[in-house]
Amino acid sequence: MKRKVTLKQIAKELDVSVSTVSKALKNSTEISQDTREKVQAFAKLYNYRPNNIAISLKNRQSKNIGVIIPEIVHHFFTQVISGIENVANSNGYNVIVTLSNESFEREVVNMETLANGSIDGFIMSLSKETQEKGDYHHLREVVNQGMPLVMFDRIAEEIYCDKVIIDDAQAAYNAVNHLISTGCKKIAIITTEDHVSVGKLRTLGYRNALQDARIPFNENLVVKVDGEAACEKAVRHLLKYQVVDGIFAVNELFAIIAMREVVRKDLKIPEDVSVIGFTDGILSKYSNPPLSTVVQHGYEIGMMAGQMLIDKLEDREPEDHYRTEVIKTSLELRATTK
Amino acid sequence: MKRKVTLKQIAKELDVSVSTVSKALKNSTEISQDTREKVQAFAKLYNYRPNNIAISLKNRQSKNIGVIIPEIVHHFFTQVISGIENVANSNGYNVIVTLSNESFEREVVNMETLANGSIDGFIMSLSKETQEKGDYHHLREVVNQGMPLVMFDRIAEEIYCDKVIIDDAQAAYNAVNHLISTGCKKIAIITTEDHVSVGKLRTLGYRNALQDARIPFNENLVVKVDGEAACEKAVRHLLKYQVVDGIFAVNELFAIIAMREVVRKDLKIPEDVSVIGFTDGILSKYSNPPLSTVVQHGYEIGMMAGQMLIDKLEDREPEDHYRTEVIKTSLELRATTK
DNA sequence: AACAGAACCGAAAACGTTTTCGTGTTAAAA
DNA sequence: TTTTAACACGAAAACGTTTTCGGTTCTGTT
Repeated sequence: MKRKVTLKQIAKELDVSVSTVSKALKNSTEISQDTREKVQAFAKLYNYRPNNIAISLKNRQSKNIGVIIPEIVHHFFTQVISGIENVANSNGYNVIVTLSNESFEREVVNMETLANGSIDGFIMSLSKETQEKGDYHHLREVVNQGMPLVMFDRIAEEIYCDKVIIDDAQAAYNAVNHLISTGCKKIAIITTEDHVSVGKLRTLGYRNALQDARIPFNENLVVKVDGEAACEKAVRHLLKYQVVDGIFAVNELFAIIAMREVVRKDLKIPEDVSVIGFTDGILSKYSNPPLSTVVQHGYEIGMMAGQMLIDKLEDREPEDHYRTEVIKTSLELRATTK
Repeated sequence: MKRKVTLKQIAKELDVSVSTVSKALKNSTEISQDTREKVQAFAKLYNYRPNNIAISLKNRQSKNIGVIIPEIVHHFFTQVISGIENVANSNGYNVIVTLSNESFEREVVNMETLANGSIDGFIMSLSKETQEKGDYHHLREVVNQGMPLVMFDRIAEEIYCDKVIIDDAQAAYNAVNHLISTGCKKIAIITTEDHVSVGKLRTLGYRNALQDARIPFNENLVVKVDGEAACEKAVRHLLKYQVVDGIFAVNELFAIIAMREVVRKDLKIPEDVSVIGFTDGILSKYSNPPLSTVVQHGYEIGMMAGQMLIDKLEDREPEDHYRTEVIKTSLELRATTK
């Protein structure tokens, strides 16, 4: 197990100074052609690679981007990561991913351990718990230290930083509107509790669409749940006591579960009930029938977030000026709508 | 944007030396109670956090683990990452994830950029392209440098390092055997091209199961495909010209696609055709009907890989001794089998 | 009063780079 | 032959830590 060769060792072997070696490897004209070749040949032979850590310390930058997400086992987040990875790598940055597992505590710890030199900037989406608590001191601390931060999807309005979001309300509006335009009159929404920012916004879009179509809002058609089991139960209850001809779900899992209950009641999709989900994941694509859905373009969100962060890091953007980019969603109509 | 406060600055402010500050913060008895309190109070006030990079340089270790996977948008890999994250974090390590995107080139580049101080050890699964080429020089280089490497799932036999795999052949054997025991006689397998190591092994298990049950092997029931479109086409062709009462697919996507074709031919699942997939992903769980599948326990694989690496890093394992751990698979029987 | 030992603190080296500045040598110009 | 400038290289500082070693000062013991 031979340790990695360093400048010092090369210098010693070739009987020159460390500075000379460093310069020679960078092809500095300060060094004679002769020595340059000698050094480079030697370096190549011994497979010299500069130590990133040392360079980081010297340059006071790590060329790393820290990403904190609530859960990785989510198609949307993995898409975002892919997008970030893409622009990061093509700009010479690495990506460090850590998970908060929807826990405030872990989110704080992860931020703190990363924020001490390991990374140059953050990209993150808040954990559920953080959104419930509304405690953003760790974010404030980071931005106060002058570390660029880009938030996406689950953001905190009151933090001054760059943000990438989707037009949640508008997207929901469009989805529900499509249901209406295909003849649905009794449209239910399956959403999360209000503390999740995106759930709230999507519910708003739902109401607006109804209102604009002069369809009376019916409290009984709004089901708020926070998990798979709860969702199943609630939908079953809904279908038992209400007549429904359209369902809009704020994520794809809720949509799939709802579909299951619908067919269980021997209702036909989309003839009797239309369904639209949110987030174009793998489930939507391969469900039976394939689910019509609002697609969030996670990859684009990731690219945008990555680009915004890098722009800040490379001083292409003034550091005291923050943007909020809205990535357009689209409707992918498949077989669960008429 | 106030820069982070350093030991030097604290020392200057309090008119003591850097060494004193360092020791005081570590509660060294070498320093008087008085000074300790003073320093610690000051540090707390100014929110001092040691610079990780500097510590890394000093200690010649980064407390980072590098993970390279082919694709993140895969339930199996995300599970593995979660497992790695878990043991890594509870041992004080961070995880740096990079993607090869199934490309040899990117795999090599990622390894090289990480291997220079940024991380203390690798956990990886080979890209398709790397397996096709059979070029493992980058792996050799890394292990020659004395950097611990743990491979999982898609491994290279000939590299000496720790490995975590599943009993691919055995798992396939069990799955096919279950089909046989429930009365299936004409069992097809949908698999990948042979260069993907796991595909090959699973095909082997399929053959063995048939053989042990004295069911003649039929070349026409083996379909090798390498993508979604190809899969769909091949299965359609299969169902058109062959009588099939059981399907074993080497991943869940192939299974789902096969199911789609089966119902399209108005065959009932599982009455007419039983189906078993591989990898217990989200698709299997929520498909209609829910797919019986071989579950790979990705989370456990990740934990095991992480633990093995950390054991090496903390010198709990001799560095010249390599293990290959086999994680048991299990059959999750849902609604696509009798 | 002299000395041992404890208590407290600082200087300096080290980790592996990059970069500025200075210095000695050589070749060209006067 | 002397002056100048180009050329080639090295010393040293810096990034922010940790740790060893040594040096004061003070306390307590003979």
